[in-house]
Amino acid sequence: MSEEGKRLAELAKRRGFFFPSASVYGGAAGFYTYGPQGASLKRNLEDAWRDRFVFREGHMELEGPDVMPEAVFEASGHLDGFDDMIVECPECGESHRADHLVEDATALEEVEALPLDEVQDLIADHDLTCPNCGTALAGEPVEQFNLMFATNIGPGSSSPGYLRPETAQGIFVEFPQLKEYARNQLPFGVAQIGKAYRNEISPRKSLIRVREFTQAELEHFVDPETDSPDLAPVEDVELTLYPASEQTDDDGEHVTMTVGEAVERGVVGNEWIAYYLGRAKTWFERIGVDMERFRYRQHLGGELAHYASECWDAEAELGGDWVEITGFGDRADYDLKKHAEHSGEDFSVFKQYDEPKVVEKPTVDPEMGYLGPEFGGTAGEIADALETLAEKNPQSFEGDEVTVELDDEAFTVPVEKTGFSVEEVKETGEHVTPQVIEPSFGVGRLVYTVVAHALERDEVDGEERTYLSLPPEMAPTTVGVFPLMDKDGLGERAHEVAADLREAGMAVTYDDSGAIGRRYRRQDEIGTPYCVTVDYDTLEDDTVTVRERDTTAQTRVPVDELSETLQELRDGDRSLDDA
RNA sequence: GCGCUGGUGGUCUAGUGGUAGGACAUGAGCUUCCCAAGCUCAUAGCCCGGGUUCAAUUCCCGGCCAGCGCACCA
Repeated sequence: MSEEGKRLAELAKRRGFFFPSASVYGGAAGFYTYGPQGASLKRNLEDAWRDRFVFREGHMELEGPDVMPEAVFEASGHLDGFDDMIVECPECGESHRADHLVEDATALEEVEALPLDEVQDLIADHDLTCPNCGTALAGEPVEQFNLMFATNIGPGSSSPGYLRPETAQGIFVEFPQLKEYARNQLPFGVAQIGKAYRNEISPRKSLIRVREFTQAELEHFVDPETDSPDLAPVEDVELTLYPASEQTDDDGEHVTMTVGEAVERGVVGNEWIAYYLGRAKTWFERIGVDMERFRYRQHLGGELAHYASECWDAEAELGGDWVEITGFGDRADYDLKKHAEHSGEDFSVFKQYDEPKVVEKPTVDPEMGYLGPEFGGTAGEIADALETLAEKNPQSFEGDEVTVELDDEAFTVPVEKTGFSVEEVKETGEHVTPQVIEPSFGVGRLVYTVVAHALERDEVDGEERTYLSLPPEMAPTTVGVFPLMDKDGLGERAHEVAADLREAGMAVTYDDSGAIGRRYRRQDEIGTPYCVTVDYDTLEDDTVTVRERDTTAQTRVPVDELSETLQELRDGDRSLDDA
């Protein structure tokens, strides 16, 4: 593990940010518990996310269930798509995607859709070998590995359910209801913060790859024809970009430009994605991501998910590696179309025109009294075929007779018996299946990044000091209150000060244990931005010392101005020098 | 999932075929008028299961967990 990773894991456990779950029973790989500091930091982060991506964007928030029925994931493609066929080499032990091996060696496609034993036979038939060591794979079992956790809904196994592998589907499946709440007006956005579950083969690197994690996802539904974002608020935001073209170039490097330039020069193709890259960059900065260790990386063609046309990741540098902390994707209309198809429900929005359009609409009204006796049982089908033909190819009705084909058989009908006519119809609008722009944040990875990027070391009075330079808004505790010594009534006075600050809504810790310096260091390690010390002068003139974490600078503040001063300091409306 | 390395108080670690020592942290007390000071005392540990042995934290096997590499990451 990197030096940073080790220090972080040690601090995170010792101070209560996060640690592996249920370790008294040996634990389970890929599950983490957020301790008191971590839970608080995570919640602050989620609140800041909500503030930025729900409230300030005017979007809606939703909370769906973690368990959903099988049909949802049949439609979304996760049942197949998250399902891998694995074959293991008996010699070297490497695991391989069985379907990929077969596809590479044959002209077959979509091998994934075949049953396991058939794939196993194909491996034997084509004498496929291990790509790693060349050992024959014939006869080796092909096993299914699904990344989704399966469960049963209710007693028995007749109603399979799955823990959702992404929160997004919980929004998509409710679209027909959500569009009502949006009064059928595009564009609108729906956000959700919640757990997602993936039974990863190999969880790694602390909070970075886990089996249960929190996502903060926004699904922004837009009409690609007419909607475009207002780029004005973000056009001057500077972005560090790593476009696909730079990644494939040997001398490729990060490029810096504003959102406006990125759109103008086509570096970011989708304006909505560009908008969110800008908004998110400012937000990442706000929550304490180090912008020297941050970039936006475009997905390469082969990396794109099956539904996506353009995708950018926000990446943070952690212990020497670049780690994805957020994805910005264009899911097009893929998900809504799939759910419409599988459920038979309406996943479109009716968009009314400014002015109704008058269009000429060819229609038929076949004379069944003629078709019936003439064609017998096929009459109904012929009538349907005439209707389809009238819509698609009205010219066919220009002669005396019209011919439709059904199962390679031609049926000819006199036009006068079809009731063909062209009517003027008023169309007031059209049905549109929205495109979806999806910024998807990994909350656990953000927590990890924020702590990693805040981890600092310096020297105070010749002693080494570790502290977390968290933004005050993110810090689990805003202020620590200490009596200089726990006697002569200082403790009592300090308790009063602490109680008043809590009453004012601040996150306060009280500590009277050990030397004052020790107490400062305790708070430093959990990133508490301010400490207040009650001393003998307090008893005389009702002022206290406020000490700032990063600089260790101190200033005296009257007790009756304390909560106001601290809140202004926290919100950045005042600096310690002014106070 | 495979391979390598490892697993000793809350944390970091020393050590051992006869059940363990330190440092830091924590708690109580003394001391101390602003940055991990000092003194006294206290709390607290050999990942789990099986085997070998009179005896296993130590050796062997299996498991679990962690880190790293590979694979995987629609």
